[in-house]
Amino acid sequence: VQNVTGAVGARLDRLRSAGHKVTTARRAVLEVLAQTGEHLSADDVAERAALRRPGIHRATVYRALDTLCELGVLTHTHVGRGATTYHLAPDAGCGSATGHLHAQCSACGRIEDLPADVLDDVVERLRLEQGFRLHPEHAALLGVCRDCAAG
Amino acid sequence: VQNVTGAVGARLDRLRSAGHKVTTARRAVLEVLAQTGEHLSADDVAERAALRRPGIHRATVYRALDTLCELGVLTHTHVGRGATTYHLAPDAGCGSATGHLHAQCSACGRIEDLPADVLDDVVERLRLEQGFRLHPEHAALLGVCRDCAAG
DNA sequence: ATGAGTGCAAAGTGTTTGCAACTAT
DNA sequence: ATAGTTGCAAACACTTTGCACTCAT
Repeated sequence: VQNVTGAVGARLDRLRSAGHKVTTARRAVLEVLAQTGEHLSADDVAERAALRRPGIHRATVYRALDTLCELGVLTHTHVGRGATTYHLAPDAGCGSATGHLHAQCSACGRIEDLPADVLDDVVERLRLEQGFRLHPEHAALLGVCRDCAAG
Repeated sequence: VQNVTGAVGARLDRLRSAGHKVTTARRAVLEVLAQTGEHLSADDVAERAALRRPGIHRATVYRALDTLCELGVLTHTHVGRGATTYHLAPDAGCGSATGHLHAQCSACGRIEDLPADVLDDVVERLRLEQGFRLHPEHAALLGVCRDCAAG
């Protein structure tokens, strides 16, 4: 799939130009994330990356995710209960990934995407009233999803 | 301090009337939380409870916190990075604790209280648009606090 | 007396780290 | 050549659990 290749390539370039090495481990991690629409934990990524690059170590995946996040080509979201999830950063240059917020259902654990703008007013208010720079994508909100509320 | 005693007493009553036993461990946990204005992790609580009831075990504190949360006399908040924090539930009957949301600074780790109403509009919007019942107190938001942004 | 609660030790997640061997540049 | 990366094993922080014993009721 061309989109995927492009998204990965652009991000690998960014790695290289930041003075990092392009390794098969990092490539595998990026490919995994470029190919899924899901929210993957580091362990999920490790598992899938191992299909492409047998023998890849969990610690390596954690380190790769870390580096890629620092470079801004990936983002991570902390979810209340459970592991941090990773995705491609919604980088203008690379396309493919779209910005959004996350909400987790405390009942079933599923993570839902929310429109990117739902917290815009809150960001503004906190900035003005408390001088707090809110990063609303960085932590998942918690609640109960429609299905669990109904069921 | 009378407020503290009252808040603890009312909550112990609730334990009893729910068919649970009132133990020194549970009393100690409630006292610790009634006495502080801070956001305490289970370990913090355990440490302080040990001053009142030497020998109290961490696992017991975790279990006590769990039970008390289920009864609704305590609440807990998941913070992106680090341990869950606990506080007295802002129960009308007991006074003393006030409802509020939490935001954590990703730089210094400190947790700030936010006005309880900052997410009211968001709660409403998500309920209407996605059928998602948001519990905004249940997860801390992340961002950078005024001090860290300035410094 | 009896079942809920406790202490303990052990395991279970999710994540990080020190170090020696390796590899992309 | 050499600095950045990797694998491994071990440790880490936070939390849960199985079991025998104890205590509030």
